[in-house]
Amino acid sequence: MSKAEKTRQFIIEKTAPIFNTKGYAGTSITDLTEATGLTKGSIYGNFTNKDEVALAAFDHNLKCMNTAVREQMDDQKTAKEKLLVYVRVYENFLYAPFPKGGCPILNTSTEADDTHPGLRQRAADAIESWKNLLSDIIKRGIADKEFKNNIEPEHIAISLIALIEGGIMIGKVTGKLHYRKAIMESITKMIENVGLL
Amino acid sequence: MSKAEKTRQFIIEKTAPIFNTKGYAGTSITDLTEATGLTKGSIYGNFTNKDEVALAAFDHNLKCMNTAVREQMDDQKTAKEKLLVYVRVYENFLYAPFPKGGCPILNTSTEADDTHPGLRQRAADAIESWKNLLSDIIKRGIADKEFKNNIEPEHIAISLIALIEGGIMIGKVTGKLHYRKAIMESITKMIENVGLL
DNA sequence: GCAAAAATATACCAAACGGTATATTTTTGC
DNA sequence: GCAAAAATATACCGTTTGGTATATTTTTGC
Repeated sequence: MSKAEKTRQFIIEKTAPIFNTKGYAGTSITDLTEATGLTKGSIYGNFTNKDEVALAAFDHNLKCMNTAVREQMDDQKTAKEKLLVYVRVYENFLYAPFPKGGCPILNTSTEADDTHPGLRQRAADAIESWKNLLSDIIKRGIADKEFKNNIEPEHIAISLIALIEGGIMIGKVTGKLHYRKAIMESITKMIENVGLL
Repeated sequence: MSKAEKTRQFIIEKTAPIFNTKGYAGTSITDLTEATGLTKGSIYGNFTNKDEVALAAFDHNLKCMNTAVREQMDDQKTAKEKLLVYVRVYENFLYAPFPKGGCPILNTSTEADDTHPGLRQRAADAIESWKNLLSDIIKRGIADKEFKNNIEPEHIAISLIALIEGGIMIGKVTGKLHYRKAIMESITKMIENVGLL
């Protein structure tokens, strides 16, 4: 790992939380230099422009989030238990290693959908692969006779994501713990309903 | 209605869609003058600063959205039918009179939760009163023996909102019709499950 | 219709914006 | 350890930012 590669990674790690809290439009180059302690020259020596930093930051935040989930998911054996990992992770999503600023998919989607095609695509792709991950878990659950077979894995997967993301949004903006708790209960129920043979 | 009041309303109506698509940080005063055809002097003669326009724009977008829902809701008689109005409205949320840029609660929540206390509070209040509206409908449904009475109206209400908002986010950023359709199906199911006596 | 008041336009401000050219320092490979 | 190359810092660019002071126009109440 060369010096430049290390610096690039350093910039990404230091600025990713800023992009995730203040958004793309709300983050200035000065924010980046202050967060890193580096100068503009150093930032622009490692990235061609603000866009490239933002895209790399999104990727980093997404990876960070996925790591948090997959780590716990690998510990689970049944499909149902794997799905329920999201309840635990998102119930405590304010704590590390969840990205500061909340879910980057949610934040990036709502800011970029009408304004920034590059970021919009990244967020859309993230949802797509998340849906595929959940679909595969549900399909395996069906194959293992854990779930009934008259369900549509993709429908349940995308609805679960909607419920989780909506829950994060509501929990964060209202700050009300019992809202998040109520929604997490609904997620649990939705998962348990899949399991009803 | 004085000339100033008319101009103020005119500014709000013309700029509300911009704040809802580009966000608070992404919208400049020049955007406002271009959208209205007015000058800075006129904008600042009717509002003290950008914040005040943004707050008024949010209120307007929210009202616009609520009007769209309540109009259709008044036509319905049963609690279940009233809840199902959301499925119809949000299934077609790309069309008028839904605010351009999507759900202002979703957009404002995700941008403002960490950055703009005034807008954050507005979004949180909107969710609170939306939850109360749904709660009341569900409670009336219970009183009318339409719904079973061993349910928690507030839990269902807030979860419905989460599912709707998550659905809007996913539908808009991915642009995939079948995703929105699948989620709307889940909302329908959630509402119908409330009704199971 | 006319003066006072209110609303709007013009012209300007300092600060911050994203970005770049160049100078200086620090890695790198030999 | 030394020169070439790469990485970082400095100093600057024109533009845009949110906001204001003041001039001009337009409403308003009589």
